[in-house]
Amino acid sequence: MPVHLVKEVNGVPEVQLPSCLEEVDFRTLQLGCDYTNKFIQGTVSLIYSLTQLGDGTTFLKILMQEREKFHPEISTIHILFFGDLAEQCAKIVRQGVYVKYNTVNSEEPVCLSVTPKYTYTPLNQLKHGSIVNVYGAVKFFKPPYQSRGTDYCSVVIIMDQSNAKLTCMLFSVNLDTLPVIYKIGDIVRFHRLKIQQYKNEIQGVTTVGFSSLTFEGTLGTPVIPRTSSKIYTFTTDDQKTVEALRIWAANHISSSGTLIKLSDIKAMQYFDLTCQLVGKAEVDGSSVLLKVWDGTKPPFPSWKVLFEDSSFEGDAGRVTQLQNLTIDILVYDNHVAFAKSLKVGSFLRIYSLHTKIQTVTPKKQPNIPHLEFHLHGGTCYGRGIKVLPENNCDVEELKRFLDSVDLDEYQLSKNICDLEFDRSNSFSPQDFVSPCDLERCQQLSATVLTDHQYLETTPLSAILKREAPQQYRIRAKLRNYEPQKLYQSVKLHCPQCHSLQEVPHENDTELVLQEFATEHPDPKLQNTSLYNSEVWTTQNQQERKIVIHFVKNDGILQAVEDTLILIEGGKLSEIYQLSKKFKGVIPVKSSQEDLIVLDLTVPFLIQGKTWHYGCKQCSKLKTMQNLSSLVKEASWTPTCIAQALGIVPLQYVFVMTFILDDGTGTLKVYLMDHENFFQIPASEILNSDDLQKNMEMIMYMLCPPGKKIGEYPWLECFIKSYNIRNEVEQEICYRIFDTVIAEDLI
DNA sequence: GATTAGGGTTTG
Repeated sequence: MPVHLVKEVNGVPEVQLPSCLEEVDFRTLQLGCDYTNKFIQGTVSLIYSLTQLGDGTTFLKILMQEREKFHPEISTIHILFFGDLAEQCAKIVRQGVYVKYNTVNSEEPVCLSVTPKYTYTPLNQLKHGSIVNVYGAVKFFKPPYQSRGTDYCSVVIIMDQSNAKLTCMLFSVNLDTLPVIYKIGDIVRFHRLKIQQYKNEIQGVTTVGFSSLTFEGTLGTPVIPRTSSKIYTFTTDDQKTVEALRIWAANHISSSGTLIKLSDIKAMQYFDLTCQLVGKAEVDGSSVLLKVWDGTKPPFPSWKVLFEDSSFEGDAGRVTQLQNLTIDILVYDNHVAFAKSLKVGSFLRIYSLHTKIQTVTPKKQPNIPHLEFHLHGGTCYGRGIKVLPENNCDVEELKRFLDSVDLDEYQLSKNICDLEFDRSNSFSPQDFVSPCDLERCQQLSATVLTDHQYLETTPLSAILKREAPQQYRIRAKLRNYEPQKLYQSVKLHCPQCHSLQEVPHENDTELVLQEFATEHPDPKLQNTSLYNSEVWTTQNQQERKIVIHFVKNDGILQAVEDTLILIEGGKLSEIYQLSKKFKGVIPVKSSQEDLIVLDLTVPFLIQGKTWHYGCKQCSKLKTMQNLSSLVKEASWTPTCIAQALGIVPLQYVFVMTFILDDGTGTLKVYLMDHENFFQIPASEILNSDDLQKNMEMIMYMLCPPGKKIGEYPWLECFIKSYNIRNEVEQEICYRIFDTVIAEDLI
């Protein structure tokens, strides 16, 4: 027998190697030497196909890589097998197999192939050009999808205890060989991953013989590998590695916010939904409708997508039974084919599902907000669908939950069960008032008091008769409010002189910036102890010059995201782009002594999406070198920056008037709120569609159009009365305070 | 044998 297979368990051969054998390392091998009774060991990194030489002798060539622990550099040798030995070795030797090989010059050479013993490289020690085995916790993944080439593709980013990240590009003609990842935090083991360089970073790529195991990342669940491979090694060491990674991932990889129940969704967002498919229908060539549920009721009814009855697949009775709990998802483009193949009743996870609230509905349909659900085309953000197996721990939990749902609770009325399953009726007003909604409207307040709960409720009629100043607790309904266009309610308020002003329009800001852009930056004011400066010249724009001053922290430049920059001559769009990358941007201009802020009609600081303005009347401007007082703490908060620059910052506030009615009388009440009342920061709403939609939704709940005032929710509020004296007369005004919108409405 | 894609900019 020329070939001898020795099984090895946890590094100990079951058959003892002959004691006469002596190990030699690769680099001591020399031509012409006798290596009888010597052996080498290493990992098979490549196997060529078994072929025949011209004389008919069978021939096998393999590439063997020395164990890295002995030599930091990788050294490989070719090993050539002939005849029977070649044939037998071809059967035994697999890539990644760890081989002890009794070297040449023996009449009956012995190839001792032991069961694979894999070494795993920590992710911070990967070397460009090597083929490695790695473990990692999934930080991001794209479920496998058909690439434009010949293969399926899955992008997986993993991390391990070294805190290093590795982006892996996994390709395979066979879907089964790609890792079966269900969610962030899952643990993967990759064998034979090639490490290569791309854009100054290393990445892992599948190579011949790639294989993977995936484990549930949830602590305490059984460690069972998900794999299509019938043969794989899994030792107690592997078990320990997975368990250690689970603990690490639980503390270092956040998956919160992605897995959300339908009852928790907020207007306009992306999330991963675990659900059961109740029905599906082809809508048109580029989209498929999926009707799904997760046992919870969304805060607003789902839109109802129209489709041909003939294209519907599912149990119509079941759909009717669950109609208040199911949502309609439109699935587009590259996801369509897979969506069509889904079986009704199966459990799905839909990644990066987009929901948005629509308050404007098509003609002839009641103007009632509803939620749209889209799975857009493409694979950005891991968009896609995966079928979860019945034994998946999340599915098991979902099944238990679905079984426990009391469907009667969600029925509109007894009559609804008698209604025909009518899909042509896209909206019906009853859909939107379930008994529990009504109850809530009638019993509870849509607002919550944050203090003074000892006060008793005073009727509005009584308040109207009294002198100011006073404080009252009231219970009333919102009959009307102004402005109706909510963005018009955002103003700038000076806490010092109490003036209110409009938020400058973008176009005006752009004009002011353009005016200053024509001024010349002073080279004398560049590169000081406070900042390093760079001059950029724009192309094709009459060589416009932009100077960026990077503020240092104690003489040292910080990471981009921690750095405050000063900009001379930037356009609005450029400042906007820079504000996304840097900690903050201050538009400045050169003056005689130092850089100074521009006119206060433009923001003195842009941080992310928030534009900070200063009060023209109250500010006493100081120059940029005054920022050096903040440098040591690097406390680039708007308040600190404003203070250092002598600016009194303006506060963004919602200013609205509410007409409140409690049946005894009506009262005009002002709301001036920074972020407490709506739990939405006034400073961010102008730059956020999501927040605007959220606020629209809240106002819709408080003052639902098309309903009688009896159906409006009650608001419990604190108000204070105060006197306003103008030239002619004295007037009593009222203002809401210490009141917030109830959390379940937000 | 190379290609595929290479997260971060989602939107019917």
